[in-house]
Amino acid sequence: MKKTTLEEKEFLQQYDSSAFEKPSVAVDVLIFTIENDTLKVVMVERKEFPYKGCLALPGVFVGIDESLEDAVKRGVKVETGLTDIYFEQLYTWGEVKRDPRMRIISVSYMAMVSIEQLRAKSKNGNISDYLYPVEEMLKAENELAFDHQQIIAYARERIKNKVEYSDIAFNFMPAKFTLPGLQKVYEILLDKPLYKANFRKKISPMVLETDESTSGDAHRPSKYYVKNQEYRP
Amino acid sequence: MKKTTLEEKEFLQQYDSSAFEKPSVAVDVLIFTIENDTLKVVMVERKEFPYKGCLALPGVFVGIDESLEDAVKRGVKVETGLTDIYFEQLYTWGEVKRDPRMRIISVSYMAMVSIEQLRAKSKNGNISDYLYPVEEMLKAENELAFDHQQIIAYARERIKNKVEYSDIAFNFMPAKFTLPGLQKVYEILLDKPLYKANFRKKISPMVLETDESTSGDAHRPSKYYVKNQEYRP
DNA sequence: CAAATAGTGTCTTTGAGACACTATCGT
DNA sequence: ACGATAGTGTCTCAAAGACACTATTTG
Repeated sequence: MKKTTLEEKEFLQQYDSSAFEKPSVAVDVLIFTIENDTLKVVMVERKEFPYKGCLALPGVFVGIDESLEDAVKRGVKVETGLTDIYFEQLYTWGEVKRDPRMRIISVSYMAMVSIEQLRAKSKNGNISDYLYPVEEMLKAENELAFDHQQIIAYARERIKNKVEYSDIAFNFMPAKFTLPGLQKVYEILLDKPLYKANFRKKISPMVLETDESTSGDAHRPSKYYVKNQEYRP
Repeated sequence: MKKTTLEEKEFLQQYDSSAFEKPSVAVDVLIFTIENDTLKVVMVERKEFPYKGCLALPGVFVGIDESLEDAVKRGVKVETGLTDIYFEQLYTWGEVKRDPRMRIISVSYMAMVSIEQLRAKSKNGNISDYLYPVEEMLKAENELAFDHQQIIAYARERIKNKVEYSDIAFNFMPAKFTLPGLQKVYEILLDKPLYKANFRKKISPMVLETDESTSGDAHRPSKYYVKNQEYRP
């Protein structure tokens, strides 16, 4: 890793003399998106023991010279091809038996991305094949790998909370969007209907009107908006 | 750790054949209390390289057969003698160079405890010697070990936020307390003065009146209250 | 003009904030 | 009685919630 001084060496000898075995550290990533008015998460089917055939969150081991965030970026890139997407740390899971093979401590991260971005980058293989409805994944009868159901449940709650007081919902939107579209996303994330007028009052400082509108629909056109980058929650 | 099946063995050989070196995992604990109307945190002076002489958060390495929470309990017990105190996970710090000696990923936890509890258990050695004012620790000119100033700053923000919508403030209180006393704690945690009448309206569902009062003071006595265990935030 | 969705005006309810008042102790 | 702190009543104001109305498109 780096050059070693004398004092350091003492410590390292003392510590590394493997009186202890070290746990492994992985990052598990929950890549959320909204497809067909449904909140979905990227999952992969396990091909090996344990939980063979079960769905699991994508994860990677953290390299010795790699930060947690770099590991997340690597994982996201491998899974989706995307490079610059929003993510945040969720929670660190450290029960001893969470993986039956060996001791693995998992630092979980939530990523959020629009379905448009996700589709644009997934060249070979349809990304939709890896998208699973979150509410399905949370059903008790659905056996997921490891403690991943618990992790998804935790993330689902965090999303519900943060949508209320932050602007994370915008991560699910394309650059230009309509307010009815944005409202629908809020409703999906919060899992409850909202009043149009109240919703618009609340999010008005977060958005900027453009001069474009929808067209072709058999009803009044809807203005396109972009996110107001000035806005701070 | 456990008996190993054939399939597992393959995985373990593959993974453990130390193509990779593993990071170490530690938990760092922020033990908060309020002493003399000041928010304080338990810190220890480092006796060795690196950051020799600097203050550091107490931490322990996570054992291979020890959950993160068990490691926290062990750390808290060593540092304070206390066993059943409130704590919650804060954040996991994984920058590669955060410790110059070696790669250490630190899972930080916040613990909160009343000064009365802290004093009761600390038999040998005065616990006050390890209590440092949080606001002092956050001053730019104060050099703390590793990224511990950043961790404290993060925790300080989290406390400010959570005090508003949870009941964490009660962890700093003894079993019986007065409302003026509780208000003072809220004011310290939020770092701003509160209106008496409004404060009482807000916390009234969280507390239960007892039939005891303060006495001996040259002013109207104050009722003692206990926490309402029914209350859910 | 009918159906459908976009968009606005406004009344009600709720809770935070501010402040003034009353209550009860010791001296 | 007075100083000091405990405890309460109530007005104001801003935000959330509920609902009714108007606006603009296509067929």
